[in-house]
Amino acid sequence: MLTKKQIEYVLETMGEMFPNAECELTHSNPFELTIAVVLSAQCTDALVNKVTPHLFDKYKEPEDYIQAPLEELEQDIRKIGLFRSKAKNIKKLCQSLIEDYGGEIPTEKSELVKLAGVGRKTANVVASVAFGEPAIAVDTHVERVSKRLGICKWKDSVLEVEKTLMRKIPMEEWSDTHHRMIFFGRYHCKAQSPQCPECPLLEVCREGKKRMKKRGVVV
DNA sequence: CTCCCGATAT
DNA sequence: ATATCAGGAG
Repeated sequence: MLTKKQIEYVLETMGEMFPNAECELTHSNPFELTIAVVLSAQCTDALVNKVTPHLFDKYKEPEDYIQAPLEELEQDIRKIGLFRSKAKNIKKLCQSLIEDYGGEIPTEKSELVKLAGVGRKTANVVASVAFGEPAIAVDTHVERVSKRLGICKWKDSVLEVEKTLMRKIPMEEWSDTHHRMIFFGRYHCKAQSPQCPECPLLEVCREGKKRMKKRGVVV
């Protein structure tokens, strides 16, 4: 496991690698962001961004999603995959926005998770990106990077990863850390082909050193 | 734990 | 051609 000092170094290095890391989902208000994050479940942000320009042009308010026939909404988001469940969730989500939240996205995580299609990860993204709340959304990238580096244990659940990160990282750095780890995971420490040989974190990375050894490279 | 599903990397 | 990617609901 990495020490606090090592984690500091890791975050600093990621910051140097990706100084402009931020949410990559196209959106112009909390409502659009929420829809985009719901769509992004089990799907890349890049793909979501291909669908949302048309979607946000056509559906401005919760009412617009409610009024559209389900089949039409499904077709509008079909490229995303899992489109039937997501279309249903979005309709439900908009319904409760109107009924329970005055048509606005709630700012509290505890309220966000009550919305259809919004789980812990999505709630954290919305709270953090839309409302500036300190949060670390543990998506697949954050989880993979944390585990490969040795910030947490391999068998930790997503929730345990989140708790560990919150424990080991000062709160004012949660938001930046979250985005840096996502960029690091998405563009460098990739799921299929991690760029270990060129990684500036190789010397502190548990998994990286193991992979190098496997290939007979001395690090 | 299984189902939901299309896009993209290999 | 097919393995892998990417969260939440039931």
